[in-house]
Amino acid sequence: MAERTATTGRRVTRRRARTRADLLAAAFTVFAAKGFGRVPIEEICEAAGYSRGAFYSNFASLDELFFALYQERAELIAGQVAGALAADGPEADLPAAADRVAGVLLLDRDWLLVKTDFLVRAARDPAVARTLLEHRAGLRRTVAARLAATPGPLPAVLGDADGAARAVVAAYDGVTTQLLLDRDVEDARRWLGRLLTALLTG
Amino acid sequence: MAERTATTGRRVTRRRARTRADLLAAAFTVFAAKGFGRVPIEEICEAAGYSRGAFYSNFASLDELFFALYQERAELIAGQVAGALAADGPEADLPAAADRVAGVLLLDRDWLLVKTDFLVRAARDPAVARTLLEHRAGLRRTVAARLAATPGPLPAVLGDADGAARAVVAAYDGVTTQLLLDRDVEDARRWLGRLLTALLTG
DNA sequence: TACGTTCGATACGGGAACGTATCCGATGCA
DNA sequence: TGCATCGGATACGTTCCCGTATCGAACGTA
Repeated sequence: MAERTATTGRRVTRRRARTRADLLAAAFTVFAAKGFGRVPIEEICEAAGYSRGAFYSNFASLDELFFALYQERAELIAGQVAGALAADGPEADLPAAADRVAGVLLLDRDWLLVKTDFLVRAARDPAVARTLLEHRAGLRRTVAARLAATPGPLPAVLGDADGAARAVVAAYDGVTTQLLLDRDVEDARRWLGRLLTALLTG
Repeated sequence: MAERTATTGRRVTRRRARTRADLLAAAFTVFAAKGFGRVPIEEICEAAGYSRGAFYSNFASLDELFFALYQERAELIAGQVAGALAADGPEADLPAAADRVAGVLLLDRDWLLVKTDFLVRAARDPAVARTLLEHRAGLRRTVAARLAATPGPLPAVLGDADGAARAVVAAYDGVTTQLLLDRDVEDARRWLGRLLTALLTG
């Protein structure tokens, strides 16, 4: 064992990898519950069952952990979305695929909360914003590809498939905002469906 | 002079009202720049030209100030939106009215930032969420009334005028999210227009 | 103008969280 | 199994920020 990090060339034991993963997992829960910026480092360590020493051994700051956490989860979600969209052949009906994607994106409230925290941060820091924009661009491309593979014309107002994909993302963002407030997942799914049909079958 | 507060019955001098207003104004700028939760009380006081004593004389906590700030601005915005929607007769074209509303809602980046901070807070605190939901309900009613007064049918998927209003709000929220990241106001206005026509002329 | 009240500045003590330095047990390799 | 290295715990000093208590000046009123 003992792989080496690309940057430092330091050996990374399994123990270390486990600790890092534990800290990230604990941080996810704690951030979701309290919000980034209201969480002292020690609280994450407690939740993970480690001391602050372990934290500083793995991360330089809370910011760094938060960033790593977002990246990790964002990639996870991106994969799930791609899977949900590709599950059936491109000829199958869009509503079913949209419903599966909604299941992935709307059901995990903790992720919505963390993602919104990240948005707030990105809104004030262009470097962070770039990361989030890239992630969103990836999702948009996935959606656009699926839309392009679907028979039937798209509304002219939205432009090409990429434009339509952008509209889809906007609808998702809009529904998410309301969901964060009223916590009514079923209502959110229902409305996302309505918005999408209104947008795409115009 | 010397009006009295409803709660304490204490006299409120002009000086006090001015101080309070100054603190709120300074807080708005500072919160927008740094984000709530990253701002020590002292920083707001400095920006307003007062000491911490003035702050504690007017507010019990940062939370209280933040809450008051949101209420104040939200009412301001609500009034502006109502004005923008009512500026012409109900028979005039919707796109123009929508454009005026977009001007009110999308142009003030500082407000978008503070509002998003408030959303993050509300997402974790039902009591705060209620306030935000009420504010949104007010806006939705305003929009619904305008839509109901407009000739022409609405898309059946969205239901009645209130349903359509909800779709409008969702579109606005979606566009806002993107705007916070790319800071492209013109693009946001363009897309909001496209989304609204796609939604309402389905 | 004089007096009582209110407002905001200043000074103080306390607590929370930070980041570092050091040490010991765990781990991986020969 | 023995050894060198690594990882995490503990202890420490520091910094930052909070909230309160006190005091003088500003204000409104009579």
